Amino acid sequence: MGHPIATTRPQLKALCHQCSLSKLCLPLAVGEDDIERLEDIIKQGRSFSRGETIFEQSEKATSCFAVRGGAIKTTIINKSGDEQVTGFYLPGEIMGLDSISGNSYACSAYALERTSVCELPIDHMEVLARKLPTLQHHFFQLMSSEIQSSQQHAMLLSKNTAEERIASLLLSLSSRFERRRLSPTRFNLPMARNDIANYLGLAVETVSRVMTRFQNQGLINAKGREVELLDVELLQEVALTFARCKS
Amino acid sequence: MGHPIATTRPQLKALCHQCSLSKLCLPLAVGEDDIERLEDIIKQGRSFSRGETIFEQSEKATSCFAVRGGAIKTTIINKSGDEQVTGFYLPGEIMGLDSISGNSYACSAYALERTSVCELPIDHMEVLARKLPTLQHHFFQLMSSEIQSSQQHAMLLSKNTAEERIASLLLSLSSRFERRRLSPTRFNLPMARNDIANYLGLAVETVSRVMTRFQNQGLINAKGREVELLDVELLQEVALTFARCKS
DNA sequence: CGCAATCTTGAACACCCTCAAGCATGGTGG
DNA sequence: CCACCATGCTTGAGGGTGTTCAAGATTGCG
Repeated sequence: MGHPIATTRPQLKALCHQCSLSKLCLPLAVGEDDIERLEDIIKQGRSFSRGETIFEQSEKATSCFAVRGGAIKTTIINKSGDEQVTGFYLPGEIMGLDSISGNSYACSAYALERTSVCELPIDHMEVLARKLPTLQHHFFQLMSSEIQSSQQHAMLLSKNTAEERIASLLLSLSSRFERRRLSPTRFNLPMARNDIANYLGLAVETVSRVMTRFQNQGLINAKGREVELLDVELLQEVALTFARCKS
Repeated sequence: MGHPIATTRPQLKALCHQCSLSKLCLPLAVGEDDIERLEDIIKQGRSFSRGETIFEQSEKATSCFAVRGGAIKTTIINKSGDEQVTGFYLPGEIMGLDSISGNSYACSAYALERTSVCELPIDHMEVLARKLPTLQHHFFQLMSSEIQSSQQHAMLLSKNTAEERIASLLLSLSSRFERRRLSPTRFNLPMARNDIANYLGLAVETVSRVMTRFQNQGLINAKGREVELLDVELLQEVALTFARCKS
């Protein structure tokens, strides 16, 4: 209900050059001189509280979004009516690249906690990309890696056991926290068990069971959404399939 | 062994304007006037026989490929060493968009039958895309839909039963044959059961069993790689989950 | 013709799901 | 402030779908 776009604050011009995430979000994409032209286009300052909708599937797609703070999940509703979580997006990451084709958003996006984003209007970005070769290149790169990670995810779902999937997710989150200079071994999960289960193609109960199993094996320390990775090496082993060694 | 690029024929300049697939491959992307500039860049005429490698994972990525004839499978080798089929590509489709980021090919590509492709050098395409807005736009669209289809595939793998997965694949192939004005109900599978199983995250035996089950239910008629879809409507029902109705 | 690869079929087992119930957590209102 | 309820998380038991292992049938190709 209501335009998800028209929220609290007026649309501030972005301040990419002083954003702490600029190195993650648009690394090297734009030279010092051109960054102003980028800032003219990007709208900053949208903020969403937990559970709020950022955009909804099949609504007209106008923008991609860069996550500034918080966390986002994207979901698809398939024809048989059930929801599939297709991704989690953390600060510095760009979301909505799947929606450039076809005019309407290919997925819905929800804030998992208090979240702020920068809005990248697609048509303006395309125009600018033509003028700034490095920006165009960067966009191609971003989209290409989005394809890759989506394929990796498909692979995870098709070949791996519950333990492998969960270990992989924990490690992925870990390295994404590390990129932001946060602790790679101690963090809060931004999403519910339910979302994890859905994203990994498992039942909630299975996620729960595996988490406690990991805990009993001394791999992690988890209480609710707080997680501490105790043995990253072993977790990596688990993620790489030969989890045959049951202690 | 040897450069997969350096094959039989010398590199002919492409003749997109008289290619029967141009409407699928680069629809509306380029105006009449500009198509020459595209033809200057695209190299045509590479041909591969069954089983040959078009490119290999982690080899330096130079080009995307448009399939002219035949069929291609792409695979990823993951860290634990086993192979995952990530996609099948038929004439009119473009392959290798996942390899634009990171310099090296993200997957390997193999000809499933006698196959010919047009080569799209990535760097040249980027330059041209800057000059031709519609081409840039088209590339963004292509990559975006690649993300989408890859997500759809992940969804298929995470939520659906063996029957649903196989029905989906058959229907996907069917509609892709139809686009090319071939029979949507009667065609040859370009890939082995093994590839299907791998692509769908199943065991070969399961694929076999489901195919014969479909046959017994009068949904299809299959003998080896020859397939005839007898009841497309029902197949669609099966693909959409409520396959509870066992006759 | 014969071998190799591919495909099919069968039986037993494993993994994960479903169903069901109990347990924590947190926000709300009395 | 605490009781209360809703929501989310955990734990247990049983059953189903697909895998694995094994063997046989079919196809294709030298």
